Amino acid sequence: MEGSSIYDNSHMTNVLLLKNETIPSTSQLLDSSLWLPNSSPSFHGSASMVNFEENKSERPLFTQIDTKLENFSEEFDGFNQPEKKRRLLPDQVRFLEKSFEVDNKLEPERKVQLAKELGLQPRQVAIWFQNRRARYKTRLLEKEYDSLKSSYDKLKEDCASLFKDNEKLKNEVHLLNEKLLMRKNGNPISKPFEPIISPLDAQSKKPISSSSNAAKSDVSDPDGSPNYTDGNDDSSHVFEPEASDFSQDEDDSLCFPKLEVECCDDLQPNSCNLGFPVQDQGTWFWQY
DNA sequence: GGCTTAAGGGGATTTACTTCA
DNA sequence: TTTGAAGTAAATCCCCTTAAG
Repeated sequence: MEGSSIYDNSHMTNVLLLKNETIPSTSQLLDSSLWLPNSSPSFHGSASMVNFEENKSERPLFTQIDTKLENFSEEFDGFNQPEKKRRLLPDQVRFLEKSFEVDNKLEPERKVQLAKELGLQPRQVAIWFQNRRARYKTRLLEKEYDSLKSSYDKLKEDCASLFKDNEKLKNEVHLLNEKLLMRKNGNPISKPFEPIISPLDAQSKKPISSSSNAAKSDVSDPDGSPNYTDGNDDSSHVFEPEASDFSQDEDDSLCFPKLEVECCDDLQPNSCNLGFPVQDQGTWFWQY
């Protein structure tokens, strides 16, 4: 069979043993035959990319190439068929994956040794690592996108909720202000005050914050009497309206983006940033 | 037909080596 | 003879693309 002929050599022995053995651990990989003990440190190229017959005499850079590597490359001359693309065997992929876990960058010596172990050309190993890095990066980006999207959705939810709360509070302030003016003008309140409650408010009648609770309790009191405690009319300073208090009312349409910006400056742990600094979230999964 | 993946090719960068003033 | 800058070639990377399985 044509396909089996490629791997039908002694170099596959170690690789095929993986079928019946457990995948070597990281340390085993590092300590085992993945590394060339006698390889020359001055080796800078791969057999598949360099024509050694031409270059050896001209460039001293390539004068110390391992002769075993040359023999190994020559073994492919007889049956290497570049026109046919073949998938790597599962065992080969498994071995490469393990090696990738150790280090996703490929040193020349390691490339040659891996090629030897797997019965592949060094160039094939290099290409596999390149493609593998690309796949890794793609998956990483997908993960990061999902994370950012969920954060964005949560932020959007929170901002919408805050916007509603803001509208509700403004409504309450407005009603209280009206009530206060009536008191100042000497017009007694003839009937219990009926605050205008939006459908949204009707759905959620729970307190928003401590400060809003104070205002809410004042308005939503069933008997309509304000909780000014001692009945001192001079307590009106509590709700003394100032022009600055309603500055946001003038540009309600700008309220949303304004909220968005400001809420990032003082985020609470339970808010949309999940308690992490904003600048840190973008790099959660980026360890590439 | 769509998906995965081996492989090709181009551009950028790094590194080792050579040449020359 | 030594030295540093400039030039060159090879290797490798990433990115995009193609095509086989």
